[in-house]
Amino acid sequence: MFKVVFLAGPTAVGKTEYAIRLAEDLNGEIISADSMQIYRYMDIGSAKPTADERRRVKHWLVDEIDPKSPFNVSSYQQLAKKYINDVHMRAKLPIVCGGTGLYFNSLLYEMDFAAPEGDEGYRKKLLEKYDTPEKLFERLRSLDSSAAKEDDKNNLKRIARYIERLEKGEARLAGFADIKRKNKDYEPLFICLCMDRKKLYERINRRVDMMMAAGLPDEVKKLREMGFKPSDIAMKGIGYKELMEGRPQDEAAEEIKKATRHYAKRQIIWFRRYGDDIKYFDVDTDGYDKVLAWVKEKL
RNA sequence: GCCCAGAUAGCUCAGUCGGUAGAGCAGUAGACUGAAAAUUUACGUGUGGCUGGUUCGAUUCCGGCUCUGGGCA
Repeated sequence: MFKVVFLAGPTAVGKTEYAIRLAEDLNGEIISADSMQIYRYMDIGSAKPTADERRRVKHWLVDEIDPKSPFNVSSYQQLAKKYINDVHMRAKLPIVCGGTGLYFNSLLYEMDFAAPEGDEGYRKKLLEKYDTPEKLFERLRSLDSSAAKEDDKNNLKRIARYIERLEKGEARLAGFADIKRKNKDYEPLFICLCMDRKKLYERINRRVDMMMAAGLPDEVKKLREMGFKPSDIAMKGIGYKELMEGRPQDEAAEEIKKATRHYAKRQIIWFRRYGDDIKYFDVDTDGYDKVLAWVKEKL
């Protein structure tokens, strides 16, 4: 069991900068927990650390996957665990930094992705067989009533996946009762950066304008020329999907701002679930020095 | 100056044959085990522009005023 810094927070709050400074001050390396920065060619829209920043501190899991190749939490978990161990073995401090909540879960908890891998064809057939949300939901209830939660009644994607797992042999779905079984490999120093909501939303709006000015439309154009289509999963990323649709730039920019604000809000809500396991720092009222001091104290 | 249309939730608008009003978006709170920047659940009271009149009762009908579009001069 060794110490690992986990640095979370909503998009645009300033995680990248804090992570880099921590890595410099504490002899660390950064393992990204970001589902978009992991893809190559998607630089501006995913707000990747700059080449200069990556020269200052070694980053893992940034720019590592081709947007064409399939990637998911399970793959992330494998790779991230490997890198965390590598960094630790070299006597450096692993700093996991990003905004993808599920990826954090895959490291913080004993999430087991062993058995049935997702089979899109299988799920498609389920959706044909149970062709209304009600029927699909009923099927899930008959297999595992505790898994059939009201919040998911119209969440076809998720219900289909749950049914798939149950039909393929899982007696009941893990993850409802025992998701809180903590991973014993690491002792997490879990930080969440926060900021006044209004300020964050304004920051997001400004950042989107900067991305547009920095050439996001061209980046998307290149991706299209490389053969990527709106249906590709990596192209569902905010900023990419809106521009892939080919709408006027100013209109797309507004949509991107809105989607990013919604995303930030979902992240904030996600991180709340960790309760007392997470230490909050307000970037405006606390600042970097308090974060550094807190980590030093815990190390 | 005249004519027409409009003025209702933060925004765009609907509706009420007269019984004080509801959608979408925005916003807020949640859910979350192979797409997760994904997917999904819940939450809607506002001086109905102002002011007179008719009426048991007006946001609704009538008059005046103000403002905003558009047209004519």
